Amino acid sequence: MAQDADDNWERQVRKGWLELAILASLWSERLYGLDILRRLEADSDLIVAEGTIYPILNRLKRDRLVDSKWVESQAGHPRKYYWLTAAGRRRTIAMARHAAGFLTRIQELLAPLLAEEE
Amino acid sequence: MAQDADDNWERQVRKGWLELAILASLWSERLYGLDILRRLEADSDLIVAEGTIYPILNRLKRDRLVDSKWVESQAGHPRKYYWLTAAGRRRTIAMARHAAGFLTRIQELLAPLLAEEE
DNA sequence: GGCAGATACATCGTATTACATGGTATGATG
DNA sequence: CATCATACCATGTAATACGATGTATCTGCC
Repeated sequence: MAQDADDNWERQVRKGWLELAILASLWSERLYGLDILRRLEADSDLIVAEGTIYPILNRLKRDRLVDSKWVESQAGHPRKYYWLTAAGRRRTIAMARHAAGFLTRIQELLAPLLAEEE
Repeated sequence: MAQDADDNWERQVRKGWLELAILASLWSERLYGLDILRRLEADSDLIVAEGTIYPILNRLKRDRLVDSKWVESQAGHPRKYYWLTAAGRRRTIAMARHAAGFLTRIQELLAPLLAEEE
């Protein structure tokens, strides 16, 4: 019960950030679905499920923030590569700015509390 | 439509953090419901609706992380004051640690992106 | 004493979300 | 052909924040 609550909290904290995390991971290169998951986990310790990322990618494409193309792979199985559109780059910057402000506020909120224990 | 998406994004970013924000605001003093809203807005620019905070406070009380007591006010209208229990303090620290780690990861993800523009 | 207004707490309904689960399609391997 | 791994996708569920609305209490005013 308490464990459930802990798990639930950790899940809730990540909600809403995945869209930005995915956009940010596409900032400097084209990637395909599963590759985005691996980058996020390797670079940022953000573990994302497959059932999570594809709906988000489809939503981003529907909103014209990313575009995609099927690419045949010599290692078998075609892959769908995604990249940011011009609108996507503008939006990513706007979201990042807003997010950075929010992060700072939360950190200030937590700072006195974390300073108390060592 | 684009404005809706922007508003929606900003809303989504905040989701899940309110529970921690409320606990953190009770770290050093007892407060009643509306007072918590005012503190969060004044100190952290976090605007929280009344319809949001009371369900969260009830949930926190149900989980024994906070306790509460009705107090008669000389300025009229009784108030329900909340404070952290021992379990609540432990949980707040655990959540703050976890959150701080997450914040750092997101900031690292956004750093190269934000550095590019000036 | 009655009545408006402010304060404070509470509840209900809705839209949105992440994610687990299961499924489909492709190509390599023996 | 059968099997296995890779990659993508669709459906259903539980949980969330929040707008709208309602209720109770006390003050101030005439």
